[in-house]
Amino acid sequence: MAQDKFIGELEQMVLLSVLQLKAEAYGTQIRLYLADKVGRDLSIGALYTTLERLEQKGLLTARLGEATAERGGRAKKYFAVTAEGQQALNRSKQAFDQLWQGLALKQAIHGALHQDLMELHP
Amino acid sequence: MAQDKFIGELEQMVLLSVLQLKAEAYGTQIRLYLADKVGRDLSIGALYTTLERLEQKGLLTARLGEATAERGGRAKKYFAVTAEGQQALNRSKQAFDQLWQGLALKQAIHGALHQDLMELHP
DNA sequence: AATATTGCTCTACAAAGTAGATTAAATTAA
DNA sequence: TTAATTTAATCTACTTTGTAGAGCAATATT
Repeated sequence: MAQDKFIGELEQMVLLSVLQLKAEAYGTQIRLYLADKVGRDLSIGALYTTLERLEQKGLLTARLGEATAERGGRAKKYFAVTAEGQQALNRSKQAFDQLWQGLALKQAIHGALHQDLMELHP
Repeated sequence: MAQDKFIGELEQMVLLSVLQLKAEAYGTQIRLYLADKVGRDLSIGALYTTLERLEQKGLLTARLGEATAERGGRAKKYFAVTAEGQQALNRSKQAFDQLWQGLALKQAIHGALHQDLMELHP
């Protein structure tokens, strides 16, 4: 690895989903969450390989759910973000916040202007 | 491609650098910019392959600098972000803003608390 | 036992990220 | 006027991330 400092774009999204889902962070929920929140439709394989790799890197931990749940089906695998995972996220966020500096506003203005123009010339 | 909706993490950074550098957006400057601003040290190859791919995807355009500049060395290749490129960036930003909702604050509080504790127990 | 349900594992491939030696084009020094 | 020097881009080969979906496992229901 070159930098060991930045993580992939999907990896970031998965980590954030796990944080958001807290106690309910397991495969199917994560998949639904990303689809609902940001329209990111992951295949089952795409999700689980990413989870697995995050675990290997020490950015996530996993534990199997209680074997005897009041429902059919296999046990859930719950994930949690480690301190390292949190740090990796923070670094990425800081970097992007920095890189967006001064651009977000322009974008907002541009958007607003565009809307105004559309109202004038629909 | 699965989604055609999200771009890579480095791709985002490079696009943002090009926006920030405006008229001075060419290889060496982009490389310096990312190193200075966010500590991302790219090898030459890493940068140029990314630029090339972004161009192929239509997210960047390139033009060769004037052949006769007042200096030694080869002509610069200047890059600019296309409308598509801007859109791709916006989509990514929206997604991450959404995913960070509610977490950034906690993080800030945690950070502040940590600092306070350090002041109490240095 | 057979079936339904839920959720994870596995295999294989495509796209993005990485490295650095090499080449190119111009300027300056010998 | 050829040999350094400088600046910057191309090329090749490889690693890591992202992607897909069929298949398997474990439990509950009939």
